[in-house]
Amino acid sequence: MKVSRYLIPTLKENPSDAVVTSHRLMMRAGLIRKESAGMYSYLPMGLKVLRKIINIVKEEMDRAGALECLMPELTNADLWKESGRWYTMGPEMFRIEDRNGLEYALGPTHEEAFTHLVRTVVSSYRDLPLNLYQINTKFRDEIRPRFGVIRSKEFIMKDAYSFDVDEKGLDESYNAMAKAYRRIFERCGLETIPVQADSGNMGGSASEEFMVASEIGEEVLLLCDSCDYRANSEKAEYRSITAESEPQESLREVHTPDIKTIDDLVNFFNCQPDKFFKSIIYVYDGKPVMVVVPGSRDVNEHKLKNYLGALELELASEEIVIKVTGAPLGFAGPVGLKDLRIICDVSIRSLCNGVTGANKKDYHFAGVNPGRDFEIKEEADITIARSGDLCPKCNGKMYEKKGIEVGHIFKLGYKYTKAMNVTVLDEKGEAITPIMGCYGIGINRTMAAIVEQCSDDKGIIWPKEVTPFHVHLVGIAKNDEEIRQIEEIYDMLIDSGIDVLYDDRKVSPGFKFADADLIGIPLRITVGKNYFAKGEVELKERSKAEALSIAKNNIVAEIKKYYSA
RNA sequence: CGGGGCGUGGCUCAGUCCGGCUAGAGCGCGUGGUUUGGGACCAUGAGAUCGGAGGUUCGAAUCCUCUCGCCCCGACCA
Repeated sequence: MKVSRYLIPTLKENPSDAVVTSHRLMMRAGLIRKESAGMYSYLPMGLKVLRKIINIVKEEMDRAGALECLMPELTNADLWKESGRWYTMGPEMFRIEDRNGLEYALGPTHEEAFTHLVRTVVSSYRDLPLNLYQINTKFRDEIRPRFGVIRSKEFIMKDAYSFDVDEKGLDESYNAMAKAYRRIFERCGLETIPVQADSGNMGGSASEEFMVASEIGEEVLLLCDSCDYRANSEKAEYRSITAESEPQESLREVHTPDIKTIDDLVNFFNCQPDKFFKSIIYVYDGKPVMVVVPGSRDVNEHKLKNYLGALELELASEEIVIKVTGAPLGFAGPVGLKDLRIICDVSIRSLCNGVTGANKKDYHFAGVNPGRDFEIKEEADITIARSGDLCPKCNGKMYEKKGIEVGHIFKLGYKYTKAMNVTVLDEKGEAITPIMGCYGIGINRTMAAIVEQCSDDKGIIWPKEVTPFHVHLVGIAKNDEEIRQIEEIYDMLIDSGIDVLYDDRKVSPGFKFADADLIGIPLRITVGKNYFAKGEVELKERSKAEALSIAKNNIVAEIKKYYSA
């Protein structure tokens, strides 16, 4: 491909609305253009990369035995009503009506669609296992699109759904995907960190997220420094430290006018935040519940939701807080509350002589001791782990890292097959419900993550398997005869089956080199004065500083060597 | 949704506070010429309803009101 006939609108300056590396470089290298917030066009070279990623995903999915399908983007509301998600999905689902008033959703995910498909085509255990996937556009009305292509309203996703007769089968399907994912990301040139993740309220037993470590990541990971424990903060457990015991003080009421927050309390009582029984009222599935955690800790709503087995969980409004505690916000506590379900974090038991709200405006209790002053009826790990916490596996220290989630696999269970009434007959002729797994990869986001991870201050450095072209041929010619000689090399490369981008523009060499660095094709061949004088071309790897002088006859072999290594 | 910021040739920005003449610069683009191994140079040229609507004024990119779009932070831990 000749640059003069291609479309690579590179930008010398950073676009003003691109703030992260991948977004900036993808814009500047002429791969994408923004159409609107959270919506991007892919230009020819950007599309080429996207397709390479897609092909890797396809090859590995196929190798793992999954079958590609293509589902409609427009999904009938009835399907969503059947699973209940029409009502629980909320505003992130784009909903539309046709001219007759029939309701549809622009698919944000396709569990229902695939479950429905399977139910119409599968009837015997002999038809299973089945793992169906597609690579298709998803629509989500994101609360806030950001970071270019990393969080957008419209994106391409590979989503796969496995159906097995039993849990053992699901284990196999799941493990096959876990393996395929590792191969996919490795081939994409990405270093991913597989972490344990929360599988939501699907009743799923296993879930793994594939994260790319990055400062701009929107997920927080906890990694152990001495073993292989790594988990999403939504899921991460930690070993709580038992507080030192001290002689029990007596319970006393303290006047705390307008002292509501933990910070206020720390100042007022002049002690550590962990001396406070932070008491928070939530509403789960319409019912109020109080959770009690150490003052310095945050409630992990995912853990709490899982513990409660709740479909919905939200902080209680002030109204409800007043109703169940008798006091305005800021003065709730477990002491003396009889009719409210109270869940204590596992670390509460060992806190002594603490402080908590007195359920009375402007009053707190001090000298509070669990067991004596309030009963611990329910105990669970419901707080967010953080840097410095002890690893639940080995007692090592954990540290935090931010990551971009590029893939997620998890055991779904029976949620959809049950809700949508999918059955097959087993060997005995009895109806059984298949069990599902679900496996996603964000394609655009994977591309952004690659750029995020594989770039320097000059531009992108594409990994071998996803580079838009194999070689960037830079010609520096002073006359027609020299152009002819460069084109000889260009033709030779094409004839050897090498995908070459030939910069034939009439611009200065520096301009071409700068563009080549920006675009990031891993190999660059420069044909200029050394070739016309000595028959030598320059071969340079984008990732290295020094170049190699080689003869024309060795070019093809060198390129093939690079790509087969 | 709450807070903050920004909309001026294709791109990056100045001008706006304190209203005043044909709205500027750099980059990019067209033409002619000189250049050619790390974003060349000279000459010349095209290109802007100053996001949109309404208002104030003799006069609005600039002031006021409304509106649209975009970016960033946050989104309830008492």
